[in-house]
Amino acid sequence: MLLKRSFFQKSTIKVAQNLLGCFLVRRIGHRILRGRIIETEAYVGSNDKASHASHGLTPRTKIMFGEAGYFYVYLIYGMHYCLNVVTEKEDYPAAVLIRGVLVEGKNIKLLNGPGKVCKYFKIDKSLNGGDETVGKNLWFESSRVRKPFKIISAKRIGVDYAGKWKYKKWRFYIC
DNA sequence: GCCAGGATCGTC
DNA sequence: ACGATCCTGGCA
Repeated sequence: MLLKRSFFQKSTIKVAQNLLGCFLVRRIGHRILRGRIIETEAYVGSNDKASHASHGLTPRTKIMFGEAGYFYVYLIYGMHYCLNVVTEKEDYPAAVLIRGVLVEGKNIKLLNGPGKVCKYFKIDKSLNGGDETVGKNLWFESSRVRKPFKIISAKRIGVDYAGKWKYKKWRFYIC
């Protein structure tokens, strides 16, 4: 089932954990891509030095300050896109980064890393600011099964510049 | 306008 | 361990 806006209007840590096991679904014309989310990261508030929102409200980050359930897509290192979904209440900048997806099927594909996820699902800036709850081009679906897995917490990747915030164990993954 | 640096990845 | 490659934010 398509995830509703209320799914994202919660603490970012919880949303990051709850997204594990859910499906990321992409439609390109009549073609459907689907994979199970296995790794996420939480970016929480403008005090979080690891978050783009730590620079305050800028043209780039204004989506993070908006309503939950919207996509935040940005280009990093001039070559890779990263997919996030906005969380919590309006005016509180927070989002969950989709770091890892497992594509099940004839030959299983492991997309370990946000850049690989976006490459496989053909996600670029044209999807930035899109509404997840519309469920048209890109959306999430609940897993329908109960959580048979254990959630592991770990330090976030690539944020060693973030002072004490680099130690926050806001990366979550399942095996 | 200019410039440093980045929520990464593949290759060396 | 390093380079690719371009957008962003900060400063002038």
